[in-house]
Amino acid sequence: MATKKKIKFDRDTRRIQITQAALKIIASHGINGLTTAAISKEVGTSEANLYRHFKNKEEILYEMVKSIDSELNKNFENIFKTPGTPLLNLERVFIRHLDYIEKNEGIPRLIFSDEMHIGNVRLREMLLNTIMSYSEKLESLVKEGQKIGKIKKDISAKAAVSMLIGLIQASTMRWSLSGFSFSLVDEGNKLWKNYEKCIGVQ
Amino acid sequence: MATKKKIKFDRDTRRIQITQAALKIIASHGINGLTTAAISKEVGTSEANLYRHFKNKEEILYEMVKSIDSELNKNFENIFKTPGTPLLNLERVFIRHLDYIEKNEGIPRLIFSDEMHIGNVRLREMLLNTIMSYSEKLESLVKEGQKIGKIKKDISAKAAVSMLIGLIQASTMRWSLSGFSFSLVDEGNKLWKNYEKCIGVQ
DNA sequence: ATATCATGTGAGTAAATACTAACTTACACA
DNA sequence: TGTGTAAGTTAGTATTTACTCACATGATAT
Repeated sequence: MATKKKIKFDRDTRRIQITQAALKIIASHGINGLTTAAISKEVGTSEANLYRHFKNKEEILYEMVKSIDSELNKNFENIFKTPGTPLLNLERVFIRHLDYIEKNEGIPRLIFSDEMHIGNVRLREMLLNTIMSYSEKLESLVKEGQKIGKIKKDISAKAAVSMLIGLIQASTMRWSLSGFSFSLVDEGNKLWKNYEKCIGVQ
Repeated sequence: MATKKKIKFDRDTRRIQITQAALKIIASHGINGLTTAAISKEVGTSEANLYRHFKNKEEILYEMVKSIDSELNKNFENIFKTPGTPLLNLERVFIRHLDYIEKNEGIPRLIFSDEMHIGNVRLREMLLNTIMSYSEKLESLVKEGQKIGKIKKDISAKAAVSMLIGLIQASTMRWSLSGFSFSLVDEGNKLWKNYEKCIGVQ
């Protein structure tokens, strides 16, 4: 009787497997469905083994936020690989952001979850930080647009960015409540045209 | 030894006490802190007694959403008690909405919670419904403003409303992540001025 | 006064949860 | 080939959770 030899994965591999499994679980069962039992089952290992790679459950969430942060930054940087005006670049960020969410339904659930907003100061501050620094990047795009006279100068860059991020959040909310029943990116394209008319110089 | 006689409350009173206690708990301890133990303690009764007035915990959430719905509608209707232009009325709804959230920190936590988005179709649809019908009311205000030439005609009313609700959501998110450290209404007043410049006819 | 019924309670339960202890196995390298 | 160690497992545990049951009591109408 040939008993199957089980391969072992190294720490880094397992950590990635675990966070990816976690995101998948949140997408389908919400943050409440994110139990150590569910994660280990999804990864195909034992609960106890999770603790070989993460100190506790909180560390898993922490790692997830870190990866979201780096993904958003990557998205932002990629935009400059092809030339474009500030307004075009802003549009690209907006659409890419929606595309990223659409492909990772767990993200909005994680972002809005209790775990991020209550109790755990470290997680909360990390997320706030991510959002703030992302906003600043968008603000610099808006200011560029204002400088070259393509975006209205009499509105504050901060407000313009709040409106854009607000559009993302409002769409995502309806998208989630509707059971992911429409395409976020399609919705975003329609919204962008209107947003552009609002902040653009006529 | 005079043993205190405990008064009994009728069903309606208790249901209100319970939902209000629940909202208070969510505000301070998040939706995860909303346990039957916590609610009964806050109300000053036994856990078992909760079940005399509500079928289960889900029914409590259901009642809370109902009350949010009616509060939003009340806010909206009150706006017309003093005369005003469509644009002024839109501003009033916006600020009142923020004021309502600011006074009820539990609401955003409830709205964004797993309980509203996952599993329970009845709750999810109810909330979606609330948001949709609220949006439609705002849309009618925008359309009025467009008709009398105070709001740009070349942007869709739907998009204008998405932007406004988005502003509420984005501000609320930062407000929550910052530990409720600034005034939502103050923030709203600043944002409104910019929003007005965006959608208004110059 | 007393019967009736809604309101209230203490004690409990089964299920789920994050995490641990003690033991085992694959693998890298001397 | 043997050894140290990181990775893996099984079988737990203490706690928390929503909810129930049998019993108790206050209000109300006759």
